[in-house]
Amino acid sequence: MISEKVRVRYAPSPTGYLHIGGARSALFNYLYAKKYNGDFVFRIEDTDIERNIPGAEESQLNDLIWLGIIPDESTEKPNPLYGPYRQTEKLDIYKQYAQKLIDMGVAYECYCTEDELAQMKEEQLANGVKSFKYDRHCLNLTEEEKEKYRKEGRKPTIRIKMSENHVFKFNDLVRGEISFNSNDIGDFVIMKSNGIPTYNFAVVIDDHLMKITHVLRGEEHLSNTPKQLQIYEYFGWEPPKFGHMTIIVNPNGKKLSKRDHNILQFMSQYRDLGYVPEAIFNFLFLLGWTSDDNREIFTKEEAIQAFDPSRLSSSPSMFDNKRLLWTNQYYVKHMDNDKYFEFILPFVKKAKLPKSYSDKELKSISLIFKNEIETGSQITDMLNDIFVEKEKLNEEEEQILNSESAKVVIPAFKEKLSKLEIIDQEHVKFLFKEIQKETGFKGKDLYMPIRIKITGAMHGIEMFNIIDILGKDETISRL
RNA sequence: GCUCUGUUGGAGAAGCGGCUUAACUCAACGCCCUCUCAAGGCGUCAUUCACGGGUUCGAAUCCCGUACAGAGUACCA
Repeated sequence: MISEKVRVRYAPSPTGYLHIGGARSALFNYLYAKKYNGDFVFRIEDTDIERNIPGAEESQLNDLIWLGIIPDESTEKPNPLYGPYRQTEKLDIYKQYAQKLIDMGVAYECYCTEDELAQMKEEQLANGVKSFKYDRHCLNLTEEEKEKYRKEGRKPTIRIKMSENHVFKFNDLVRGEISFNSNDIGDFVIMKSNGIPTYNFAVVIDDHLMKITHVLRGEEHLSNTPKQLQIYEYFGWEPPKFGHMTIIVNPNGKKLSKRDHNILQFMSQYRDLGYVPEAIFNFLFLLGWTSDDNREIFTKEEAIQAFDPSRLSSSPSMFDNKRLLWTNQYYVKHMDNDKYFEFILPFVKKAKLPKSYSDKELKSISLIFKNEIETGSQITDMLNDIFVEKEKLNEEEEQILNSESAKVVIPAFKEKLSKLEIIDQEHVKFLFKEIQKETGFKGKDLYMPIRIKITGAMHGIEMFNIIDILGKDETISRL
């Protein structure tokens, strides 16, 4: 057999923006494709027309690209051999394949209504049947019976007929051998009454038509796999290799849900807060995957090189925000300065600057914070802490301002500063030394009163830098 | 309930039958540096791998049970 080109996909439903779980799925599929010189396909599974939201598809794609996960084929960059890339655009294709299954006698029209189905479920439950399976009420309907239902205005769904006592076995890329018995699975719907395929049917058709070779997806799809394998089997198609990744859980041990507000869910939120895409890439990469050589920091290329799906964890991973912060801080700290400026300047400009600074000044201000911040937006807050004068001091701060040293040190500093020609780190530093020599106050006694007087707080970046940023006039006006 | 999948420290985890008195990273804590906050440096943090049996000369590692957790059980994906 000729070795096929690896083709993988990320196939979100456009019911929301790109979130952490989706990004991680996409990431691992992307890595797999690139590792084996394959193609990464972006396709849209929009069969749930009620829940689709406008803009979701676009943002999914853009955020993916922002992360550096760049599709080889997508809704924007289709390959005519494999399109369309939106399921709603190929409805008649699914219809044809569903009809084929009916003709083969392995699928059938079902005229049961949702209410009837719900009632059936209830009855089974009451009779002690714990797991609900469709009772095949419509399996052998005659043409007359169907006609009668149709006259009542019923629109049929199409259900697939599961084989009897058949074991579906497959070798999961991350979990090893897994098997399911077909008896545990009821005849499920493949075409809804509105003529739109269900997920389990559409993926199979799409993956086959798009020649997808490997599917890395969330654990929640594990129990869908036998359903899909049944369809592959009926068509006589070779299924792709599946790998089921563990889900990501929140600190309470529950699967991350889009409604979970304790954790930021969407890539756009992280971008707005000043997270670096490479850092998120790296963080996501190590969430449920580890290298065999203890490395923690990977460039995209290194990740592609190192990736091996069999090292994917099979137990759930908890999303640890502190770890993400650390990773982001690492990336900020290690950026080269030009890239750093590009990244940080928008956040600097968001601060309430007391005067207008030249680009050069803004850059030197930014640099002061390079080792200080975890995320971009933190620089805005830190600058505002300096610029926006605090109206009320706490007791301890008042005390320091009323201390013996304060009474000596502050006037001395003010006087010397007003005479100083050049305000830069070196000169201001020297000035502090002089005061120390003349007044005898040093360390805390020297710096704290001035710090509190200027910034209204006991904490912050180095004094020299604060004065440098504020400038001579502004500093003196605060003394 | 049923089906499937898991369970190593606060978190991510390594470990794949003897090299493990359980690596590495984050967090936390302590010390150093220091005007403070960070950053940086140094150090501390599981005698034990959910529990109970078994296999073996030897088990965190293999097998079986139990407990717990998660996912699925839709005309959602």
